[in-house]
Amino acid sequence: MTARREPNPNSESVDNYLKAILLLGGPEESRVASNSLARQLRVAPASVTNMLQKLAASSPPLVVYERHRGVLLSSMGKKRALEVVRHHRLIETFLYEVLDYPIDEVHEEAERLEHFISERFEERIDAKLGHPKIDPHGHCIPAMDGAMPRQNSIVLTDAMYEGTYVVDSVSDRDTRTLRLLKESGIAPGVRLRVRDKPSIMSYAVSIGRSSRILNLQEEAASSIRVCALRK
Amino acid sequence: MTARREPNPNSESVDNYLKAILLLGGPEESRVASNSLARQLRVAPASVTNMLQKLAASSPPLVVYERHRGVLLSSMGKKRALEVVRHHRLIETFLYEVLDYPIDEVHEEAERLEHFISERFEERIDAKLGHPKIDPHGHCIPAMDGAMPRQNSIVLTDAMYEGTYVVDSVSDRDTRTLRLLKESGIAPGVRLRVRDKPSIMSYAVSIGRSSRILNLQEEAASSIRVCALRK
DNA sequence: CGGCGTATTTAGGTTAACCTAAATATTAGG
DNA sequence: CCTAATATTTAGGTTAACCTAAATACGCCG
Repeated sequence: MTARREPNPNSESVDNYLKAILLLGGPEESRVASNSLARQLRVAPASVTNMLQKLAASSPPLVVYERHRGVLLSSMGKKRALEVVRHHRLIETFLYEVLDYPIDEVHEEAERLEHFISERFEERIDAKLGHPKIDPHGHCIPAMDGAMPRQNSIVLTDAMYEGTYVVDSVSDRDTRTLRLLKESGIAPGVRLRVRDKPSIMSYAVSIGRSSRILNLQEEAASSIRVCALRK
Repeated sequence: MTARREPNPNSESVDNYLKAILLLGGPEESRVASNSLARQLRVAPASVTNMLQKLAASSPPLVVYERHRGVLLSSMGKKRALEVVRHHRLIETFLYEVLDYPIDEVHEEAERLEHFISERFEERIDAKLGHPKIDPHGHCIPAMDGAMPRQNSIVLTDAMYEGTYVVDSVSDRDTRTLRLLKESGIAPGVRLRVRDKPSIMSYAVSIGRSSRILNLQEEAASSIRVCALRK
């Protein structure tokens, strides 16, 4: 008779897989390939296959998975993924607003803590912050029931035409880029005028009311989402 | 050529062993037996032996260990253990003071989070709380350099004689006891008069200025530390 | 001082999450 | 429609932290 401790379905690793599937599936929640998961999670493709088989076999299943055809979140998986995203974004907001973290340090800390806070902790920081709807990067915070308003912003690199936009959000993936954007004064809510596209990898913009022209590299531009300013 | 990821010496498990050795070694930092570690950590004795061998073999060694003769913390091990205790107690204070946790819920949350917060997080909550010296249970918070004042309180069950005391601290190990003490109004700083010892397992005390007599069971009394009130 | 009970260690096994290398399935181009 | 490139899976191995059962050391008591 083997002791058989209940396998822990709430592990950090499982959370990260679910979060990655949510992210890569995009708003249409399309199938996600093992390969892109492997890249996202910096893990060997074989490890992904293994984990997906486990997630699909658990009860209740956390993903829907057919070999060679990619993976989808089940309703349970989606629920958990959104919970983790909610944790992440609440923690980021908390670190920024209450603990005065610099904007470029909140992501890393939240990435660790998101897996370990209790429901009570979540509820308390949510209350303390006045039930915020967006985090300091401009990303919306899923409601407790998982509801999340549809996103109508576009990535700056897709804003082909010259024109005026408002920054909706910035990606929190890369600390260096985040620091650059902070120094340039680019943050959610800031007005951004696209002036020119001097080269294939570069975008000329001006920020706020300033007439100074700033050259954004592909890397930076692709981490900014904007909404067209209808005037 | 095996990939050989650097073995992680900062794991949750290692932290817990170090913390347990610190606790069980007491103020004299005496040798700790595998068996008592096993009981404290709710783990099989064989697992303890294994871990101690690993901790002693790591570089720098975290413990000093000779088989059959118990274990001591090395200076590195003690440093880390105190760091974890500092984390734990700062987090408890933070949950209590800033997030309005009920006193009996802070321990469990701190027990999880203590392993995962960064130096920055530690520094920020410490600052936010005004560099507190004691946590909400009355336990002192080790300084950043590990310094911790010597404890001169005694356990209530050792306060043989009738007399007046001031509550120094309460143990946070058992949630139920903690709730009981809260309801009785027993908290650090409260005056406590020992009236009588009606039976081997029971202590009659009165609390604050009240003349009402309360009967504390062994369980509760042993979780209270007091200082004699010199008058 | 020798034996016995307890404490401790050794030996061998499990599980989760990763890995590499080899096998196989899918898809896209000629 | 077949093949080559790519994506995915299978097979087999590693590590950390646990486990049980069996062997061994310690220390106390008669």
